[in-house]
Order: sequence, then structure tokens, then C-alpha cells
Amino acid sequence: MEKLLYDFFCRDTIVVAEALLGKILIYHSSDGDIGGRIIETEAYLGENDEACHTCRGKTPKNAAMFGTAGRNYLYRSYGIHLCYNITTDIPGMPSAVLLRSLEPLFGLEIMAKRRPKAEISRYCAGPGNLTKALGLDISLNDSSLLESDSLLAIYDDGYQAVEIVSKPRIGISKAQDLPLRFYLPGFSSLSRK
DNA sequence: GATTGGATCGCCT
DNA sequence: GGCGATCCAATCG
Repeated sequence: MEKLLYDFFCRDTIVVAEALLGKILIYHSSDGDIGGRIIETEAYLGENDEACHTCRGKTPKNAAMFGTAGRNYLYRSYGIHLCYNITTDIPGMPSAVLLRSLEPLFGLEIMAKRRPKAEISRYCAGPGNLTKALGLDISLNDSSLLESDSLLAIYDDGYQAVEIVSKPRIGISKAQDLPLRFYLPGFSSLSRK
């Protein structure tokens, strides 16, 4: 599989959010490789997007989004969950793509330990479930996806998306009308339809 | 210095 | 479909 590099992520955030659908996310963890196919994303468009964490400027928490494209942005949500994003776009555009769900493909036995009561199709369904199933940690925040030894990486295995659906983003209180959630219809691991 | 409010989830009825 | 869990910087006073 071909690892995706800077040129893939250094593009318009909406383009990247759609292009990531069908790609493979792998966490090369100390427990082994774990991951799957990306089937649901959301685009957060930087300082002009009221729903994006960078809309009020740079803070210690959101600093990763002000870095170059192809970096990991993780933050705690509702005090409980972690959400995992990948930074996008050219320097000066602090934007990112939220990964909302994966079709599990690698490390299913590890996921099973982390999601003991869930069905396989629900292991990575939703941003909080995804980070829990993979075992991602806040310490991965602001690390790179692009280094040859990076723990997280995105790969292209040649899969071609047949159809992409766009809908309003989930769970936000501002800019609720923008259709910036993208998913591959038909997958049982979607957080919702 | 205290309050607030989330890019959620799973269990309960 | 309602609610409690639980974090922490930004915001307000």
C-alpha cells in the first residue's frame, strides 16, 4: 500500500475530506497494527468556520491545526472521549478533517479488548468509538503522519469510492447548515446515515 | 477563582 | 429519547 504524504493533505480541506474516504488508517502501536478503511469524515474550515476550534485564534489546545498539513490533532470531547483529526490545507489555513468512522480491517482482536461489549461493525462507529478502539492517546496530538516511522499513517490500497454522500456535520451548535460531513453509503460501520 | 460548555457514548426507561 | 459520565481552557466576574 502507498503511504499518503504531504501533497495529499496540503489541499483544500473539503477536497481532502472527500479524498480520505476509502483510504486506510493504521495505528502502528506497540500492541501491533490496528486500523481500517475510512468511511466517514467531516471538514472543519479554519478561522472563518464558526464550528472550527480555530475560529477564535490560536490556543495551546488547537495549535496543531496551525501547523503544516498532515499532522495529528486530537482533543478531548465532553470530558470523556478523544476525537481524531488530520490537519489540512496550505500554511496559514488552520483547518482539519475529523475522522468519524472506520470499517475495521486490522487488529480486530485488539479492538475487541478495547470495545468489549460492541459488535464489530460498531468498533469504530463515531469519533469517540474510533479513538477508543484504536487506543489513541492525547499524547499523539501535534505529531506527524508523514514521517517514515510515524505511529499513525494513511495508505491508499487502490479502493475506489463509488458514491460519496454529503450532509450537515453532527453535534455542532454553529454553522449547522453547511454540508461538510462526507461518507460512503452502505457501510455498516457508519456512525449514522 | 468559579463557571461553562462542548465535533460523544451507552445505559436506562 | 433522556441523562450521567468527566476534562479543562476560555470566559466571565
